[in-house]
Amino acid sequence: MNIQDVAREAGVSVATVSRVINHNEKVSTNTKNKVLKAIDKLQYTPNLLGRNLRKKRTYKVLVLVPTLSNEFYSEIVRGVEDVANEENYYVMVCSTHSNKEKEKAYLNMFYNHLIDGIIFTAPEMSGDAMIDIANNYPVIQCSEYIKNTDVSWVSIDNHQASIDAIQYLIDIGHREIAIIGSENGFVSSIKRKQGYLDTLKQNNIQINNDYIIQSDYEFQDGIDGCKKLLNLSKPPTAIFCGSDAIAVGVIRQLTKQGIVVGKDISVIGFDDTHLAAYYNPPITTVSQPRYDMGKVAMELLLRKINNINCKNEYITLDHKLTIRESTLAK
Amino acid sequence: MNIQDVAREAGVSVATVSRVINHNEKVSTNTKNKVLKAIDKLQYTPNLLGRNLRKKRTYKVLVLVPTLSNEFYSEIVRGVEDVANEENYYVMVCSTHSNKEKEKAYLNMFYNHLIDGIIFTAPEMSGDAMIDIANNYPVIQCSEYIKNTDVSWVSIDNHQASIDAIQYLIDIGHREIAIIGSENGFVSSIKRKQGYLDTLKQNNIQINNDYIIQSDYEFQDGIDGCKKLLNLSKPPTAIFCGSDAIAVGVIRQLTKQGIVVGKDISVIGFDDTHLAAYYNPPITTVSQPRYDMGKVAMELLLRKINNINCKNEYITLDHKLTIRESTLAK
DNA sequence: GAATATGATGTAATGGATTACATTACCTTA
DNA sequence: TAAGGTAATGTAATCCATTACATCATATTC
Repeated sequence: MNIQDVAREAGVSVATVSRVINHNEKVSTNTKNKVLKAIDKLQYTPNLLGRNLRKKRTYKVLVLVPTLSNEFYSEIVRGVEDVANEENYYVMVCSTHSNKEKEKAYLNMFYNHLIDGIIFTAPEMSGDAMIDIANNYPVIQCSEYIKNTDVSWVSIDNHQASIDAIQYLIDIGHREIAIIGSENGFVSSIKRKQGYLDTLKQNNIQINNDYIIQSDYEFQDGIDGCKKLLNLSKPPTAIFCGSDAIAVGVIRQLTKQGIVVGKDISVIGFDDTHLAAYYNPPITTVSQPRYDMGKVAMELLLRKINNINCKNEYITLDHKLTIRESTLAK
Repeated sequence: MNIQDVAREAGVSVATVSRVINHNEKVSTNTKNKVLKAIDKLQYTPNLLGRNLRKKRTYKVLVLVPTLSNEFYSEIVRGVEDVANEENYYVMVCSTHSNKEKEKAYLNMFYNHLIDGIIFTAPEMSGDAMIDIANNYPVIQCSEYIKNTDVSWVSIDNHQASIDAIQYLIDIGHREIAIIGSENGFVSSIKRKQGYLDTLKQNNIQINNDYIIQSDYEFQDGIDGCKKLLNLSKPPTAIFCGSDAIAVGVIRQLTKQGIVVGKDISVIGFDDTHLAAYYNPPITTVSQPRYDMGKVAMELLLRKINNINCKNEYITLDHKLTIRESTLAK
């Protein structure tokens, strides 16, 4: 059942039916009613494959996330969806599993005309590859982005966020402060490490390289990192973690070894997921405006889709330190 | 740049190019090479909108989840993806936010020829609506399903899983056992409640309606439910929760009130997400074979897609009780 | 060597919608 | 009333790939 059938039923041409469906051009009330009646009678719904082929638009965008099971990304997606639905766009969420090859495979959707744009939340490709894609297709980076690459992004000021967290730890009396989750390939981790270093220097605290643990952002990284720190002759009194998951791993390990978090030691997470709020003890963390980041990213993407030559934008949204029970004055 | 251009470049007809791309029919080696060379030179990738329109297939399936931020669903999706990719299908994950209207909106993708099938992980619609959809389009239910509805599903035996959990609690010495997360609309909750009731009866334990807390599967439900239970004149000594999130809420609340989980009281969760493994204390929980559920669901769906009249199947996979520190002998 | 089968390739219809352009009917205006 | 404008609608091209059917050349069989 197609537009022809509707045209026949209504006794008009397909062009007229199309005009009614897309309610853009003038159609007399009488004809319009005939068409609407036919559509209703036949329970017609347009085949969007036909429409999309002709319009060279798919009204679909892809959001690439490293993993679906992290609330951090799902909130970004919610923001994207809310803007997208407003404009009749479908949102496809796909996971790269932090795998370069998988990410690359999804780029085929551009070449195959299956999507109109992509929002990357944690791009794996090289800067050159990103620039190349961005030159040919509408893309936006959201949260993580590739450094020194002139492709639109939406994020927070990770450097300042780190400064805020470390300064807070110093203010409540800590001087032996460790950081877990630095230099894992994400810009965020590099900027946070820099903020950590800058704040210690600012406060005349000697930098101890044993306190700087390079790792990913997962639970197990927290456990492993924590073990390393506890094996030091002089373990830190505070640990700043690159994600809430790391913080959870850290606290789990500390508790296992009989160390009371929020009393013997302070721990700070990052992202403010439910995990942080409901953990035992609740975790002090840096809140990111994830929903808004998603919204803004989709707005930028829509602009790019509608005019591919529009200029790149770099947008920084506000973060905030949310203090809970995992940190306490020494 | 399209198939015409390739045909021109290679000096053959579009039919031949199509044959080479789809490598099904016989093409001479010589011609094939000419075409492949042209494809390579022009960097041609087929426009799948054209192909899909002609083939009346989209090679896309939708997985509808209530929320993206639950690892339970993301593991199912991983199983679906692994099977789907094998067969060159794209997987779209979309969240209904447990909203009937949103779910309904996604059904339009069938009418609009944008997808070939749907896997529901927590259907919101009525049984009649589900039957109607299933009669016209390929759909599978995975994990949650609508009761008394003859539409294929993949799940675990929730009744038996509940029996296993409760019997374990009784075996380690508990008799005052509460359940949080019953009758929230999901079949799973109803079956688990029944398993709970049956096991108590089986062990000659009087049923106390105050111990049965109806709720959703979220963190806050655990907190609220726990508060109710603690207000009773005789609070339970063990709590069986419908999800790990509930268990987390419960443990958080117990800890807040100074009750030591695993010593003063036992708590069991459901699903075996990372949450359970990494929580403080680690949570005893019922493991579901989420990844396999996803795989099987996609296999069933592919069968339906390839032959719409194939019969419905109801597949039960094995669960298992994973014992951790949140439960201890009384 | 004629008849037939087979392999390789081309031509044109097809899927379903949008839309440039054409046509018709009617209305204004000088 | 002729010329020109406009509103409403239709015709046919178009988007891109697949595929039924047609054609031709070569191989096989009797």
